[in-house]
Amino acid sequence: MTTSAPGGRERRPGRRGDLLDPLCPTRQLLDRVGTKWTSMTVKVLAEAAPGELRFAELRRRIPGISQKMLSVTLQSLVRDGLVARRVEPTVPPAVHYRLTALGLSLETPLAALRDWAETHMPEIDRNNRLADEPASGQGARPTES
Amino acid sequence: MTTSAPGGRERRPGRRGDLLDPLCPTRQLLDRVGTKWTSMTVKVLAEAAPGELRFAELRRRIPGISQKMLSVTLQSLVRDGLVARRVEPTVPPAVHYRLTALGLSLETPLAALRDWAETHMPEIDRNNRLADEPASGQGARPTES
DNA sequence: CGGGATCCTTCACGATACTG
DNA sequence: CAGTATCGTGAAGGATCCCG
Repeated sequence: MTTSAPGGRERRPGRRGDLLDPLCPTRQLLDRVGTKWTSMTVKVLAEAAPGELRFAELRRRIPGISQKMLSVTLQSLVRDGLVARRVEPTVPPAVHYRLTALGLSLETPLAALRDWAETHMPEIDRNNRLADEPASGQGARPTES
Repeated sequence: MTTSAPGGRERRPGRRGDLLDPLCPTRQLLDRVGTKWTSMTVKVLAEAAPGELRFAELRRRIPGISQKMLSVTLQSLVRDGLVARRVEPTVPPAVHYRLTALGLSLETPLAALRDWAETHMPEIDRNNRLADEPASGQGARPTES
């Protein structure tokens, strides 16, 4: 690591580029949640809660994730206090991860967003396809209000 | 534009790189919502709903956004059918934006996420500061469960 | 007024290789 | 097993200029 933490953007308020992105907590949260693997990781850990999952087990449950991104994502979550890391000092070390209470509380609004996504993303896909092919006649509008 | 739409990632399912990111609607949604200005734009439009806002008015209400990013963000939202665009063909053209019913329905889970952020981000910030300064004695742990 | 077209920088993410 | 280190790429996003 050169200057910043590996898993996040500017974690230091007061360094540089601070006035532009003031203090809006929503943006800070979306910077983490919007990260490609964060929400998936939280979801998988939430499904296993209150149990723990080991690194390899997490990898298996998150299809497509690389070991680097899993590592980076988990470090971010641990830094944020959303995930607790427990190392068993055995000969091949066994590391266990679980959601903290804070992490579990995030699962609720995240699940709401997931629910919305599964309900309405097909409609969004339809709208995008309509926008891509204006070749048809007319009168085919995306679902407006 | 070379190949893809300006405001979005791969909008075409079935092109390439499809097997890795299968069909998970949550990721698709977070790819949009996680985009820097999308959630803020939706929020501002939701506050004005069912009224409309013009381009310059939106810029004023979203501090720090560039006109390019506002343009790109709005185009994405319009493509998705979350925002409706109405052009008044006057001499200096007046363009009005408003949330569609779909966009308004997204506001609900988004507000839940905002609420969580405002409640818990201070704690996350605290946890990050604790992780940055291990210089203190001991016993100061982030708020675990 | 409401953008579009370009240029440029930064960063998220993937692939690969190495370690304790 | 559970990472860390390094390299390279594509895409987000800011700044600037121009246009109808």
